[in-house]
Amino acid sequence: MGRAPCCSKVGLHRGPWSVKEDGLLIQYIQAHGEGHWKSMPKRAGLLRCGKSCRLRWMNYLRPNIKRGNVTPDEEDLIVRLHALLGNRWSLIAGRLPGRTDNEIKNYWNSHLSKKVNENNHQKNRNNRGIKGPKKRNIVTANKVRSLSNKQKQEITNENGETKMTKIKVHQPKPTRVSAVARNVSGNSLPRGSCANNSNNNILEESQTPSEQLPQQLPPYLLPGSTAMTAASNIEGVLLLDEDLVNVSDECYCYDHRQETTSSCEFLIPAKEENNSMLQKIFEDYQELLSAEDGVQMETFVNSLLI
DNA sequence: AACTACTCCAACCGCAGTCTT
DNA sequence: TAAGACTGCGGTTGGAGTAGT
Repeated sequence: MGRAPCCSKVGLHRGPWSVKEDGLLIQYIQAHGEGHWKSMPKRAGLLRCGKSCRLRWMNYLRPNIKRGNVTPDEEDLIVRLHALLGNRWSLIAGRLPGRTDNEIKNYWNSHLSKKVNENNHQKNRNNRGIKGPKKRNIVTANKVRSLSNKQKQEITNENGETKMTKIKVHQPKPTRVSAVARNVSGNSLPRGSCANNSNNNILEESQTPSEQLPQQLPPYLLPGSTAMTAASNIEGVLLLDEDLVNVSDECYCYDHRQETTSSCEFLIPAKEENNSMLQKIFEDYQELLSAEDGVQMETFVNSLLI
């Protein structure tokens, strides 16, 4: 497969965008729309590569982008979606209107990962009956980055082996979810139509007609975003067993009332009784399950993880 | 006030899926 | 069918800003 020429082409601007460049990009997209990123910079009069333009637009200039002030609700949702999906930032961002994958990724790396790690360590300590903080000689990735080259050498032993221990754990690279969508007639829709699409007629590319789910699904029950959305909106019902996530991405459900866990089966509706939307999501989802005998939560969630 | 350590986030990089010819 | 082009994604980095000493 061929690769697009890299941004490092001679003569192109790099680094932070100026107000003028932003203006040119906004002006061009307002007049001609998104897409054709490759040829856009030239036509817009920008000395940038298309990739850079796309990134700037998607992450910063697009209308309706929310910036900063992540609410506790959003934070909670991010944590739960991350437990469900791992580092699939674009999927997570798709469930948080106005938030970009880059912002969520940054927020996770700078705020939430630490918080979650601390919680997990605390849980583990509690489970093992260990009291008080356990000091460990850990150099985090962030700390290392802030060191000078000399300092970095100093934490490398004489054999050139690094002594530092990164606490960051890389999950296996996820398989990309198909960006191609089709309408009920089987005609392909533009890229990006799948995510967040409010068109209820969109079906997943890989589905054969016999596998197609009932049409006119509510948006949050669309293939490709369904299980995730349903799970994320039905607060407290769906959890992932942390260890199993790392091994097999297996899905578990947790019953808050009975405090029991069982595999991939809805047990109760949302704990927030006053949240009618959450209730409705759950009802719709159950309806879907009963309508489609073969459809189980497990395959539903797994369809996102494959 | 000066220096160092650390945090945060915009931007870049490279890979991989999909489209086009 | 193959190869190039395009696009989207997640990981990583650079450097400005802030906190601590």
